[in-house]
Amino acid sequence: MQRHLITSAIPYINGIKHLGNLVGSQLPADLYARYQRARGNEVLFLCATDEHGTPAELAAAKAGKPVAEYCAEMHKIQAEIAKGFRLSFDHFGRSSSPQNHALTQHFAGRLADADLIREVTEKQVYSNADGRFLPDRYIEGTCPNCGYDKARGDQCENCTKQLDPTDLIEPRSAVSGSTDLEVRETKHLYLRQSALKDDLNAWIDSKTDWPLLTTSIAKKWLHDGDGLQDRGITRDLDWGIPVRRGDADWPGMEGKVFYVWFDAPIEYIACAGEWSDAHGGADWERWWRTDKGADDVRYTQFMGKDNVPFHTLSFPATILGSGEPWKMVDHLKSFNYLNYDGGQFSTSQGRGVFMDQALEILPADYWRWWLLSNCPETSDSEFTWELFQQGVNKDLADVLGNFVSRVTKFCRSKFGEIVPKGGVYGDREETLIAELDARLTRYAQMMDSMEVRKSAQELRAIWVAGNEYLQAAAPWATIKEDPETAAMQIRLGLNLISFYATLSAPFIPDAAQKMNTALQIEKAQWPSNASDALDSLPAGQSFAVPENLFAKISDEDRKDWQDRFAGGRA
RNA sequence: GGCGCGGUAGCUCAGCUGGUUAGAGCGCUCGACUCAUAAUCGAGAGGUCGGGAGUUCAAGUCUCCCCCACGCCA
Repeated sequence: MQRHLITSAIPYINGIKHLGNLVGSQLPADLYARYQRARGNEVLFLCATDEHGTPAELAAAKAGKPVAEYCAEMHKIQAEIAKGFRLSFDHFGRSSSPQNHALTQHFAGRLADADLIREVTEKQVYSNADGRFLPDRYIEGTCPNCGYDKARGDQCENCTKQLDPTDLIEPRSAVSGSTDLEVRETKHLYLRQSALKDDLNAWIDSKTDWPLLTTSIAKKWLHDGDGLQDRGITRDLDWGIPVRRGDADWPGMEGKVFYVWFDAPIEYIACAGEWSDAHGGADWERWWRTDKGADDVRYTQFMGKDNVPFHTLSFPATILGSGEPWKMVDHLKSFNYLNYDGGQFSTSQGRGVFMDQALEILPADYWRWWLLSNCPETSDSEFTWELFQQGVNKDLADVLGNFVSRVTKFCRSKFGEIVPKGGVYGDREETLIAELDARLTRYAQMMDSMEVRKSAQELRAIWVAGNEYLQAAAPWATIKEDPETAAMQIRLGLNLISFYATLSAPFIPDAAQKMNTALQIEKAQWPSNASDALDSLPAGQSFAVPENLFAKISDEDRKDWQDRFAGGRA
């Protein structure tokens, strides 16, 4: 039995994510986790919310709530929606957890001990009215270049000129609008990533099976310009993990917190601790410490391409620098972007379909199937309502749903709701079994290697094979001359439904459950071969004709949704 | 401006280290069937692989130049 540690990039706390976010990490991660469990492997699948940083503070302020309260509420909402999409996390944690506080401080202490942290004094704008330092982009003012009055401290959006906050004319706080600003000196910690450049390079070179997208991004950051830069890992904020050196105070760093990008990936580890605490103290270190049983774990991360640098460089630098035997990622599966109707999905502009809205319209399986079978694997891909409608109607309703319908209903009318006895497999059945064996093997290969689209393609072909068989065998004609053979044919059809349920479950868990329930299958076993799988339903066992598994999306619905989601989010 | 990823049938996309008539699904046309969610099955039409030059016995697949779209960065 293999052991799989699987993590999805952790979604930021300040709102509900859109379908592009979903298909870029959580959904494919769930597909893989469900598949590995179905194969009988031991899986720990973790995800969490990423809760620290200025955007969370501002979102909380906008909602008129203390940031801790806001984050707790949003975490609950995101967890609820994840459940709605059937994301099967073993634990959905929080980067603000006590476990992550302790672990982040621990890592910082280890890095300091290894002389991989240096202190840097820099100048930063302080807002007296807000009582806080302001990140550059939260300072607004008039652009000295073009006169635009909403230029930000890092850049003018109007003329795109790169700015320093002190360049702005009449600078003001974007948080409160106050002009009572001053420049103060402040001290920050930098992680000396540059010192780890060779180690990181060697580590990445050892990953020959990573997607081109992943390694090319990592290499670029590693070698571009002056090479890998040291990175500030602290901020002057209230909301975050207080800077401490392990268990000890860090003189001169009082009142500061770690930068969100330092503590967020550490939450992957801390989350296992949260999982353990939530499950009666299960041993989590056997998943994360190679000196405590994790040496046989295969660790796979899923994320969008924008997260790749942090996962290939910053986080590994933290782990390597600690000098401790933490499990490092084995395979890193990254995704491109899903576009919405010719443009980008955008959280800030409310463009596209958001996870809560999607579930209001249709059940999870519809989205899971379409998003996974069209996921942006090798290049950006496109969501349009026409493509979505076509894909769902054809694959789910016409090919799979209708297959289940025609087999069960034909059986009910000719033999009753019982798996019919009699007849033996002939050439046509053997041919089908041979085809399904080949496809089953290929499907497993594709799923093992996380080739999501190709897996979906293969699964679809497996569904189609059932319709081809039925069309050729024509039990509705056979039964007139040879009822025994017709019984065998329809029994095979029923077995195919069970076969489909098992293979399809990682993609469409709810529909798979309905199929199994209809056939009175309690616990599905992953088929070792098609021959046995298609001979597994005991003749004489009763079943129930299920409701249609999938309704078609009508043109009216499609147009309706097209209009409804054309503008920004209400 | 620099860098990155792409530009393959009407649409969405496959095509590893160059090798017979360039593939899939959808859509479209025609035919078959009638058990089923007017579903299914079969057949067919559709591409000078963004443009140009080069390397090679042989290039969608390598090299160079150009054009276009998108993304990131300064």
